[in-house]
Amino acid sequence: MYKQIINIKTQTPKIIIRTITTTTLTTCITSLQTYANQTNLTQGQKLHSHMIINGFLASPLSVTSLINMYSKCNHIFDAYSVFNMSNEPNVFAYNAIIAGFIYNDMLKPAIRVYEKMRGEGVNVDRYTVPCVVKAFSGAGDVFGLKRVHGLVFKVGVNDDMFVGSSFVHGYLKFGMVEEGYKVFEELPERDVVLWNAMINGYAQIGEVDNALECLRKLRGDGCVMSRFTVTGVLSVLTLKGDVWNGKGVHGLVTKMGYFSGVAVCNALIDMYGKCKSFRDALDIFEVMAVKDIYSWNSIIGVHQQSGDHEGTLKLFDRMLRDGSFCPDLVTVTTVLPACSHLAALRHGKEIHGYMITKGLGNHNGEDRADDTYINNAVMDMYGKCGSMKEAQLVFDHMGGKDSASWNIMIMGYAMQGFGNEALDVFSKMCETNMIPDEVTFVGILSACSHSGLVKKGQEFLSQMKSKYKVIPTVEHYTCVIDMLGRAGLLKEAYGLISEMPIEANSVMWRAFLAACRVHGNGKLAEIAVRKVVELEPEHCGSYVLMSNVYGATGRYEEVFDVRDNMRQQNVKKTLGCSWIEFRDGVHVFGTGDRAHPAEELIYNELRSLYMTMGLSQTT
DNA sequence: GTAGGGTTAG
Repeated sequence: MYKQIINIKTQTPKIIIRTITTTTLTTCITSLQTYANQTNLTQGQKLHSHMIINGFLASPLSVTSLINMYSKCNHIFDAYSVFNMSNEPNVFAYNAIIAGFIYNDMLKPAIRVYEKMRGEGVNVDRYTVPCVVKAFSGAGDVFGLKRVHGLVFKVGVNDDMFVGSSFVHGYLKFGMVEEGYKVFEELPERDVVLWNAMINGYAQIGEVDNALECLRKLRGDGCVMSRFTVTGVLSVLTLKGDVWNGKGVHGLVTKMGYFSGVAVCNALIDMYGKCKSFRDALDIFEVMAVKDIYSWNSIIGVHQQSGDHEGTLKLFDRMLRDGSFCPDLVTVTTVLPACSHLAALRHGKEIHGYMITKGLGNHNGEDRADDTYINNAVMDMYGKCGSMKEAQLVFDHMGGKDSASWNIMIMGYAMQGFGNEALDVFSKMCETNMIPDEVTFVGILSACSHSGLVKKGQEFLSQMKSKYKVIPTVEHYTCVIDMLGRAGLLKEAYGLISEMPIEANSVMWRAFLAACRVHGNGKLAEIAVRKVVELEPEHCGSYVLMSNVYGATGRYEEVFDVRDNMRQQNVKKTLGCSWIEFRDGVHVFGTGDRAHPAEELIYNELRSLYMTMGLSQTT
């Protein structure tokens, strides 16, 4: 039928006017609905030009259909210009453009149009409400949501299932369980969508038991589960770490044929990943027929969670090379910590470069929490990779700094040994009225520790509570113990451990022990090492330390005792490991490891270094 | 002609 219409274009205008009838108009509209998907834009545009030529645009029906067609083809600006050109748009046109903006992830414009609609006195109906609710809840505007809810009773659409489920979803998203439940209770029936809104809503705010209770009731009601139910249930099981029932759902998914749903598979990948069943997650990813950006992001997340940072970077490269999916904010946030862990500066820089070209993390002027978060991750990466200059550049240029941004800079400078720079950042942080928190002081105290600023460090520790209202934790004391120990003030450090109001942990004793060994205090070292073993008997390093301490003071009998003890308790020494980023990738070396292809060259170089340093070779 | 419920990072 539409072929006939398109052929009209080649005929003369006179014939067209005679040919166009109401039937043709209806056909145009029907065809527009067919073309309202992302692949048929050209056909839709052809119809649009016909409608212009033949004066169809006066029809409110065509306006709505065109808006819908352009929206679903992701040409929202064309949809909006059709809307703007129409004369006094009716409720259909308003609903279509609001829905269009939401379809294209533009929530704020959707809200603006809705407000215009109210201002113009166009009546809101049961189609308008679910869209607007979605926009308000998506934009985090709880007051907007409540205003619409008031309106719903006035308009008399409070019994509508679409309206009701959108509010259930909206309220639960804000953690307003009572309000959500009230809407749920007052609805005339309970369909699968409503149940899903309850299950997913509870899942999102972590109310696992309520979500599972809804699942039971849904089945008790004789409702048939849908794909949406499956993803909701999977996210609950993921939260519970319940891989056993997760496997059950996996079986059900296969049986019901839901496996063809991308989101269902993505949720399965996520569930297996978070439950540490990495093999199962990888298997699903490989056999999935259709993948989307979630699938990639999820599988990258699986590698990141399994601690396989190299694998994470390799997958990111695969994603870039493959070209089917553009890494987005989530991808970058997942991959950057892998660079930080590996101190893989080159990869980190590449990702940062990619972000700049794609405008990720930079929505000029719009204060987005996501932008702050991602820029913090970039700064952290540069800091951990030792490039404070770059970290500082990102910091200077980013808008919307939060306390984490300041803390990352302080910690970055501290770790690289730039104590005074760290303290400068701290002063500026206080000048901008940003309130320092626990993390800030961990940074400040490590800065003092790494740069030997003993007096300053002691001052900060005493001012923390009185001046900044932050109560020192074991981490803060550990920094100070470390600081005193490095400066050789062993007695002061020991005194602080005895006097402080909290119990010392193994990390603290370990830091103290290291200082005792460096400064050659065997007596205090013995006290420390006993504490370390007492607090962490399962940690292999404790025994190694103990035998080293006894060895250093010449007490070889004790050394044998410790080694014997280790054998009896079946404690094995885990291998030390280091890595370096060089040209084509990250190279990992274990203790005594001879697996590297350039092993001979490396060990020759090592031997000559030992010679230069006047040391005998020990490895 | 217009509408509700889903999965990924921290």
